[in-house]
Amino acid sequence: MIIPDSTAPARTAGPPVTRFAPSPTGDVHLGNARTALFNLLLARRGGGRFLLRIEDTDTVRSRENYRERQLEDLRWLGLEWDAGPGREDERGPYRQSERTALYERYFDQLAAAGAVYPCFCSPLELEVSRKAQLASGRPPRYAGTCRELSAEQQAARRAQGISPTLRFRVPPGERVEFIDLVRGPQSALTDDIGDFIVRRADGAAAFFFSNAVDDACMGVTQVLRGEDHLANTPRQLLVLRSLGLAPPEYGHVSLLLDGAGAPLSKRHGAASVRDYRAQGYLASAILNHLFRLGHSTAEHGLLGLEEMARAFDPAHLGRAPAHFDESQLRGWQKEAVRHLTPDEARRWLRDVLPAGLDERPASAFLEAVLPNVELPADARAWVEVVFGGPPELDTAASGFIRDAGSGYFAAAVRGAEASGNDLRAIAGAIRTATGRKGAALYMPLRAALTGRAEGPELAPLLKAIPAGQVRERLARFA
RNA sequence: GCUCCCUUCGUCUAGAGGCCUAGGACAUAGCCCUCUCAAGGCUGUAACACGGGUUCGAAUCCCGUAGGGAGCGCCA
Repeated sequence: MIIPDSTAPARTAGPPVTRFAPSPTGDVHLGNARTALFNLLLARRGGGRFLLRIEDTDTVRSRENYRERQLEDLRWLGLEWDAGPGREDERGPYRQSERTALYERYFDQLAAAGAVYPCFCSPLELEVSRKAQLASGRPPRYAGTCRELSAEQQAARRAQGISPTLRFRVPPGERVEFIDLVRGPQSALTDDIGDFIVRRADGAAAFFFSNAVDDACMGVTQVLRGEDHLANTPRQLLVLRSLGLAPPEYGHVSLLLDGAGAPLSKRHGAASVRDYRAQGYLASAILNHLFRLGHSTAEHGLLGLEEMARAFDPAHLGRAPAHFDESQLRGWQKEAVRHLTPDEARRWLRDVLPAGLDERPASAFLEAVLPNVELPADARAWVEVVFGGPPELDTAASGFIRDAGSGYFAAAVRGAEASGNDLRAIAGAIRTATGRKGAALYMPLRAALTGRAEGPELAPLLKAIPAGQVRERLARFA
């Protein structure tokens, strides 16, 4: 028997409904963020809705504070959901821990159809069985111990106080087929799938079940998710079919790898959105990099969410795993910093700007320095140079100053006193006194003012340095 | 172990049998611009994992090999 192509029906006629469904067991990492982004984009480009659903059925691992952190990270990225936590609607609630009544109804329905059966096997028994199968070179699958238990046998086990799990009875000898949004036609044999648990002993719904049921009940039309779900999709299709629910279209994007080729999701710490945020990376830099990871587009510059939505094309999702590349991220970061408005820049750097700095000097500073800043740490160094005392000279700077001589700086001081912080005036005074031009004219100035041989353009930099400081820095070499 | 997925420049990718002398972006190198750095402009280096087929013709189709990944959980 063949399960009809799940992509054909009229369900796809309306606007798309997509979702991101994290479980609150850790911080959002780059792989998750990309999945969320793709789903949001898919919805937006079709004028549809993007849902956020919290998959917190595992009460042991789920943590309230992770949930809050995840919401915060998503919001920080700008990935706002149309419905979900804090934005409930008639399809909710959007936390699986609050959907148990709904699950119960569907469990009953499955039971009535004979599609599930109680399983009394203990975790230990199951593990032993798995190991034995593996050892003898067979795939580890549920042995079917409780599959054909009689009512009496079931009653006996219950009498022993064993609370059973609920297993889905996978029909033998079928081929499950579906069309993957990114990988094309897929098929699997049900004989390769063991009976799986849809309800745990504690009564909680298991992933294969709750995830699929919720997608169907929430009207989700397309699911873009990690490739790790590809091989399990047939189970969800089976569950949905037994329930008479329409499955969404599934598309499986490849996993994100780190530079060493290891899956990002298996790493800890460094790959989380929070960490990059803490380092000072901008949301738009991260988004733009993720947008191109495993996805190709003709658009080249820094894109906003709207533009990404227009340019997003699921047909251009790659099948091969993509490597997250820090140097690419830095490239986007550079772009993102250049696109910052003055207000955004000030907010971005509020922790490194001197406390209580007025708006005018702050603007002057940012205008001068921002083109040379990638991360807040870079700006911090320039804060020192601009607002600190006379800077220490590095060797290159000392060389320029020695070469210029005291007459040069005497002229510079005169120029500064006459004009304030005007580069043209200062340079003019020096030129008149020394006849210097080009690098010979400007580099000693830069060296005396900043202590180094490279940095932002001098004219705006001069405007940013307090006037008294300019004279003082020049005068010490006169 | 079994099943499934994947493999084009350093990285992300375009490519659906002739348009490929394999294109673009980022990174990188050189030059120009320039007070330096950055930006910008120009130019360059750089890839179809391997082996067999099929075909007049293959990056594109088939088979195999190698390598990577996933799934087979009372995790999601």
